[in-house]
Amino acid sequence: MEPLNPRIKPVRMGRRKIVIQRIDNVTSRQITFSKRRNGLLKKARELAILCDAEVGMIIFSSTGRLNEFASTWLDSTS
Amino acid sequence: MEPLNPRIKPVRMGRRKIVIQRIDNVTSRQITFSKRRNGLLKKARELAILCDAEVGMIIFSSTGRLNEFASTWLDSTS
DNA sequence: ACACCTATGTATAAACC
DNA sequence: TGGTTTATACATAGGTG
Repeated sequence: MEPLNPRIKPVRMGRRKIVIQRIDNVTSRQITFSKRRNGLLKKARELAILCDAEVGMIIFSSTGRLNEFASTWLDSTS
Repeated sequence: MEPLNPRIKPVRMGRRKIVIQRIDNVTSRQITFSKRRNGLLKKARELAILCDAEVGMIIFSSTGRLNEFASTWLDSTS
């Protein structure tokens, strides 16, 4: 490792372990919500395709915004 | 690597990359369904707790079996 | 609020029990 | 059918732009 020199940028911290409990900081909570919602929807899609299952999901964010996903039979676009 | 000797157990394959498409083999599909359904439900719970969100999910397996999850307001046990 | 980055934790495909 | 193990792929926290 290089010696700590204040003129040199600090190294990235990388990921930290978290505990599953409500995130108090509003900004962090919204960021985490956005990321994890996308991950959850992706996994729902994968489950539906891989396993030929029907999956429906509705998510209300803490601000009241609605997100939904349906693999097939509730999908009005099909 | 060791040479292939039939008297020696083959090494574990570990995980392989998969393509997201319907799993044809019924047994594999059911095993994958069981594992991924559990993973999906866990992530739904985490999202609800971490981000103070409301999440509802229903899953029908290809054999018609129903699984459901609701973080709060549809939960008759609360 | 969104996209990208990367170190690190988590999910999971195969195999075996 | 469900649990365990292990190697590897994937998700993601924290940071930056």
